[in-house]
Amino acid sequence: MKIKDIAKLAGVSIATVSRVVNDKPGVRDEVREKVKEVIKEHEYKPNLIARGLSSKKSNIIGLLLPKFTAYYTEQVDAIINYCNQKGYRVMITSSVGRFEGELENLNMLYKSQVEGILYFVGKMTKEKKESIEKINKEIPIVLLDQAIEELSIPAVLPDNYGGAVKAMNYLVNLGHEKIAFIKAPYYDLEGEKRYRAYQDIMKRNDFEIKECYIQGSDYSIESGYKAMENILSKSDQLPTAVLASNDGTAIGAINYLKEKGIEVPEDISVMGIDDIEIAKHFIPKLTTVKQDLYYVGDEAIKLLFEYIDNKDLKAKKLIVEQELVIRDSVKEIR
Amino acid sequence: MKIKDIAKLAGVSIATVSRVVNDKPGVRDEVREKVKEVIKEHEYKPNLIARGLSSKKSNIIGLLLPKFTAYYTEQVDAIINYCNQKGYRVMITSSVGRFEGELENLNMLYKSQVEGILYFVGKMTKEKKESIEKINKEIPIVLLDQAIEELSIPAVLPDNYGGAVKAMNYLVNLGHEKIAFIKAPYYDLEGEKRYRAYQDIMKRNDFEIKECYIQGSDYSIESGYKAMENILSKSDQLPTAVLASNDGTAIGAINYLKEKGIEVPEDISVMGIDDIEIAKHFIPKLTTVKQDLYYVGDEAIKLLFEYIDNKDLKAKKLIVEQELVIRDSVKEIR
DNA sequence: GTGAAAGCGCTAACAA
DNA sequence: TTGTTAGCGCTTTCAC
Repeated sequence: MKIKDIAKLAGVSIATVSRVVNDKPGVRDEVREKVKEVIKEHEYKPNLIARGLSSKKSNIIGLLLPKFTAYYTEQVDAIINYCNQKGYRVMITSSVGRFEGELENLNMLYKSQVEGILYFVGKMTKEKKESIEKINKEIPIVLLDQAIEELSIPAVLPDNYGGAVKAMNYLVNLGHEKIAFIKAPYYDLEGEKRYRAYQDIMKRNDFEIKECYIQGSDYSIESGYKAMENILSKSDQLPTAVLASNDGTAIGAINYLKEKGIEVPEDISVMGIDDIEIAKHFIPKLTTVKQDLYYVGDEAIKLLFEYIDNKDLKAKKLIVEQELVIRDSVKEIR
Repeated sequence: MKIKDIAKLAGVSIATVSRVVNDKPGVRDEVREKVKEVIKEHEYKPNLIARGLSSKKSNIIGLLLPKFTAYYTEQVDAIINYCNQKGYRVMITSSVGRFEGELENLNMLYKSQVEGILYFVGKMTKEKKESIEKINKEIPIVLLDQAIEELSIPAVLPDNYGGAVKAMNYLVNLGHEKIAFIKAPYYDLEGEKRYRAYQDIMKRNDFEIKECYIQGSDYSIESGYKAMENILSKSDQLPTAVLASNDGTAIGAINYLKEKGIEVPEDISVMGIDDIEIAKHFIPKLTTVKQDLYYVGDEAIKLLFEYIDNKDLKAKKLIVEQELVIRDSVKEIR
C-alpha cells in the first residue's frame, strides 16, 4: 500500500492523502474522514524513507558509543525515550571498544542523513577532531563525556573536578590523610580533572602524595582490582582510604581487599564516582559521587534539539553537577 | 556534494559514478580511478536514504527493547557489532517499560523500512501477536526471550527449563531440601518454565513445596529484596537455599539477608540465573546459571540475516543451553 | 564500457 | 479546498 493506492481508493489526489497523513490543513472535514477511513481499512503506513528523501528531514538522531557498558544504559534509555516521544527514531552505533571505529561510525551516521548526533567520546584524536568539526558544519553534534577545548562544539560534561573535590573533602573531613587514587585511563581527558582535584585537595591539606598510592585503570572492574593490588603491594604503609575514578574500579578494589581479608570500610575506606545502578545494592553499599545519568542523557538530547532547531546557537557547554552519596563503604577515622 | 556533481566533475555519467561507488563491474580501470579520485577529493558521501528508496533496501535492522537494563547491554552490543560489520545500521527503540509502547515502536520500525526486526519481548498480548504476525509477512522478525507458541516465528530462547533444572539439581546435590523460589513476573511466559522446573525437581525428590517459599518479582533488584523479606516473614522454618529467577533478584535477596545479619552462604544459600556482568564481582560471588548473553545476541542477529536472505525458511526456534557457574553464594549442607 | 532515462514513494510549491 | 507536477539523490534497466 502506497500513497497512490490510497488516493485512488479514496478518489482524491495523493497531495490530499499526504495532507491528511501529516495532519495538515486545507482538506474538507468530510474528505479528511473519508481518506482516514481508507487508510485505516487498508492499514496504510507511510514509507519514512521516501518521506525523508522528499522532505529532506530524516527524523533520525544518531547515537555514537565507544562500547556498550552499564555506564551508558541509563543515558541511552533517556535519549531513546525522548526521541521516540518526539517522533524521532534513533540510529545507534558502537565501536566495540575499537577507538578507530568511532570515525567510521561517525561517517555512517553522516551518510544516514541523521539530523543530529550524540557522540559519547571514547578516545579523542586529532583525526576525529577534524571529522567532527567538518561534520558539525552540516549536522549538529553534541559531545558527551569529553569536550574539545579548542573547538566550539556543544557538550554535556559531568563536573568531574567539582565532583572529585566533593569526594576528597568528604574523605578529609572524616579524618583520612593517607588517600590512594585510582586514575582514569590516560585517554580520558576528563579523568585528568578528577586527578587534578585529588592532587589539589591533597596539597591544600599538606598531605603527602605518595606515588605508590596512585594507580591507573581502564575503568573496568578488573582494572580496579589490579590497581588495588598494586597499591597494596607497593606501599610500605597502607592508605586508609582510596578514591576510585568510577564505581566499577571501586568495586574491583573492594573485591581485591575482601579477598585479602581486608574489610571495607573497617580497615580501608573505598569511594567511587558515578553512582551506577549496582552501587546502592553492592555490599557494602558504595559511597560515591552521583552523576545522574538519566538526567545527563536527557539534557544532552534536549541540547541537541536546541541546536537542530537553531543552528546558529553559540556552542554551550553544560556542566552537570555531581552530588555526594553517602553510603557504607567509607568510615570516619579518629 | 551529490552524485550529479561528482559525475560532472569527473566528466562521466551518474550511472558510472554509481557503479564506482558500489564497486560494481563495467567500468574501465582508468575511469574508475579518475572517479575515485574526484570522490576522495570532494569527500563525496552517498546519501543512504536516497539509496534506500531507490534500491528498495534500507540496510537497516530494527531493534525493539521493552526497556534498557543491564540484561540487554551485552546482547545489544553483539547485535550492533555484527550489523555494523556487515554494513548494516541499527535502529533502536525502547518502550520505557510501557508495554503498550512496544506496538507503537514495532510500527515505527515497520514504517522505517527496516529489513528485519529483533524483538526482545517484554509482555506479549493478543494485539501484539496479531501485529507481529502481520508484519512478519513482509519483514522477517526474530523474537527473543519469549516465543509465540501458536505462530511460526523464529525465536532465540534461553533453555529456561533446563537451566533451572541444573540449578535445582545442584542445590539438591549439595543437600538442600528446603528451597525457596523467587518467581519471574507473571507476564514472562518463559519465567513460567523456570517455575515448572523448580516444582518438578522438588516433587521428584519428594520435598515439600511450601507456598510461603514462593514469591513473585518483577526482575528488579528491589523486588528480589522484597521477595526475600516475604519469604522470611511468612515462613515458620527458614529455607536453606533460595533460587532466584534472575541475578538481579538474587542480589536483592542477598541484600535483604545481609541487612538482617543472615550470612550468605553460611546461613542461607542464594542462587541466581543469567550471569550478568556484576555476578562475578558481587560479594559473595554469585553462583548462577550462565546465559551467554553476547552469544545469544550474536545468534539472534545471525538467525535474522538467515531469514532476510531466505524468506521461505521454516521458522526455527533456537534454544540456547545454560551452564552452571559455581561461585560463592551457595554452600553444601550436611 | 558507458550513458540516458525511468522510477523508488513521498513532499511541497504552484495552479486552478 | 484540491490537484498537478517537479523534484529529493540514488539505482537500475536498456540502448548504444
